[in-house]
Amino acid sequence: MTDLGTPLDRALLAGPAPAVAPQLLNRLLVSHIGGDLVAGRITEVEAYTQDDPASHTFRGRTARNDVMFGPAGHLYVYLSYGIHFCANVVTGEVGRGEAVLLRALSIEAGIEHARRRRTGRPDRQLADGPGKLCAALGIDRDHDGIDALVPDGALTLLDDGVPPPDAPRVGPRIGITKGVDTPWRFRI
DNA sequence: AAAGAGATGGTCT
DNA sequence: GACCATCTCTTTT
Repeated sequence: MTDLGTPLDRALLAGPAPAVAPQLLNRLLVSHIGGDLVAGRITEVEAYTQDDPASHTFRGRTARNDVMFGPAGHLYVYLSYGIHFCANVVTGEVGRGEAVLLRALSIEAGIEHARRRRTGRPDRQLADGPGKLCAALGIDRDHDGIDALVPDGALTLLDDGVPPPDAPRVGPRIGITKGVDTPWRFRI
């Protein structure tokens, strides 16, 4: 059991992704994958909604994006560019097809395991990108669809008492070719 | 410090 | 068969 905090309330995540995204900043993502505990504080996120040309759900429901249409608080994990995994927290009402991409973490616990998974990287670069944070925490396609709001799960989103920032940095999203002007990227 | 290109595989047209 | 919600290494300023 982690004494790091309590799982986030599902109702908090049931709102629209652009409203939920800044609420995820400063929360902890805890991994128990492979028997090792690694915890990171979320420092950067991006929102994706169904009527958003940059979203995987823009063209409707498919086998890959099915999880995004399910309950808030589950994780949508996919393979990016054939190489890296990216992890999202599903938000909104069931059937809406939206989520928040986790873009960066600062490692707060279990850093030795993160270093082992990211050998040769300085600590600052262990989880400063969506593919890097999945590598540091051991996240892969096995974790697509899991509920991140149950205690003692493989991956859990926790509130440890640190509030989200009053005024996060806001700007356009990164690495996309459509919807490039929508300011749905939030960071500390 | 910035810019460019290759790696690599699943998903969708 | 094209297109990516990326990362890393190499080359150039």
